[in-house]
Amino acid sequence: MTTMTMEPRRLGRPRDTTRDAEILQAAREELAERGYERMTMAAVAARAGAGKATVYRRWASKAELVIDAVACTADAALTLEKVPDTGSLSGDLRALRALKHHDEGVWLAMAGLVSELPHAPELASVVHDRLVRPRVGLVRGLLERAARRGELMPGINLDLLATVPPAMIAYRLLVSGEPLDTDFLVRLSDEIFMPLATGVAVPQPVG
Amino acid sequence: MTTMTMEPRRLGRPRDTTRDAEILQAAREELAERGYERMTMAAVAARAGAGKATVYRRWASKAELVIDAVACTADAALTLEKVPDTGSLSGDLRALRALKHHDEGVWLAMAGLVSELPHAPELASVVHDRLVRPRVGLVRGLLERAARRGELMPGINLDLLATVPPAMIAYRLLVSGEPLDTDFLVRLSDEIFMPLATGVAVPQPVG
DNA sequence: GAGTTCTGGAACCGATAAGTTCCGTAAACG
DNA sequence: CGTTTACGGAACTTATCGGTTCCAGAACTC
Repeated sequence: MTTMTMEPRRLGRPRDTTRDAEILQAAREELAERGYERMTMAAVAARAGAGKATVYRRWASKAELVIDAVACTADAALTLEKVPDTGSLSGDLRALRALKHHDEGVWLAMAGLVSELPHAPELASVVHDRLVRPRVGLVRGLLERAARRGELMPGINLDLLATVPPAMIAYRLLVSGEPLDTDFLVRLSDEIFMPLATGVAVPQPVG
Repeated sequence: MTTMTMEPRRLGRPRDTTRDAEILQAAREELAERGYERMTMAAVAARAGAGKATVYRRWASKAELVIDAVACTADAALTLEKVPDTGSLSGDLRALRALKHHDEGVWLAMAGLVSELPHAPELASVVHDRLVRPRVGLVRGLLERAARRGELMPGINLDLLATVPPAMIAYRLLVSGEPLDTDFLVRLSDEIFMPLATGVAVPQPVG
């Protein structure tokens, strides 16, 4: 961090700091709708009801704006604390699903960034730290809860297992293009994740 | 298909049909290296040792060239027949891994297209039919082999299960950016896919 | 009020790339 | 041969977009 110098009360009209968040939000929306390359600074400014000059006074380039827009997504992020401890892994997953609808937009923004990641290391780093890792970490946190309860199959590797739900969700949204409906999320839990974590095959529903 | 009229032997120098495949191959390579938006027609032509006019005489636009380039990837695709029936699912997966190194480029091309899919339905359809479905279908074919041998847990849903390996591979290459090394592929088989398919937890390696 | 900085909006600049045209040459026809 | 079409290569047109600059007005300090 920089040294905490109190700003010496600049001259002239003060910058309207409320615009920052509105511009970042507009950037995220344009990003999710159009992707990095198709998103234009003019469209971001227009969506925020701002002029391009106002945007460029805050961020030096499109790349920096996008990096910041991604970096500031954290406020809306799910954290482990927000998922109640229901006493069982399957219960926790059900609780997580109930909160999950806040999350789809993040993966849509991901879709617009995937093609960019190999060519923009700094962006890749931010995406990884703020979008990917928190989601894998959340799953891992639930697994560790379950481990403390003794629900997990002994000797299982949590790192690989924790990537399974994010991978399945990303695949569905980015590659196969299908919606993230409840049916899919339930089956992801019941048929894939729970059996892997506990080593116990869940009885299949009778047709 | 169009009516099979024999071409009435056009006047002038005949078109060099060997250039078609070379241009498509150049397009695939540029696509994998740069992604859809960064790929330029000039670069494709140069890589194929051709002029832009030669490219545009064959394809009316960049979009059509890319669609065709993806559609013609099938020749190099793995098919179920190429994976020997080793008598067990885990053996088949080992055999598949031995062939797999032909396949990474396809997912890299995917990475360059992901951001484009929501805005180009025709491209999305071709990508789905030629890249995604064959790979899911291959896994599904191996599962059906295993089912005939009685290796599978009864009542399991093959459709969802068959998407797990493609999803994990896509996630690793597109999202997390890690390499598709042997260690990962082995653990994907042993710790994720086999337990899910057979319902039998594989003993973990002793540390 | 004078001076300064911010605001949205619009005009502007420069680069990049899709797509077209033209060149000189090569390869087919009659 | 002459005509026609394809070839690689380069010049060209056109449109878009990142980024800058200017404007008239607003909001602040002194």
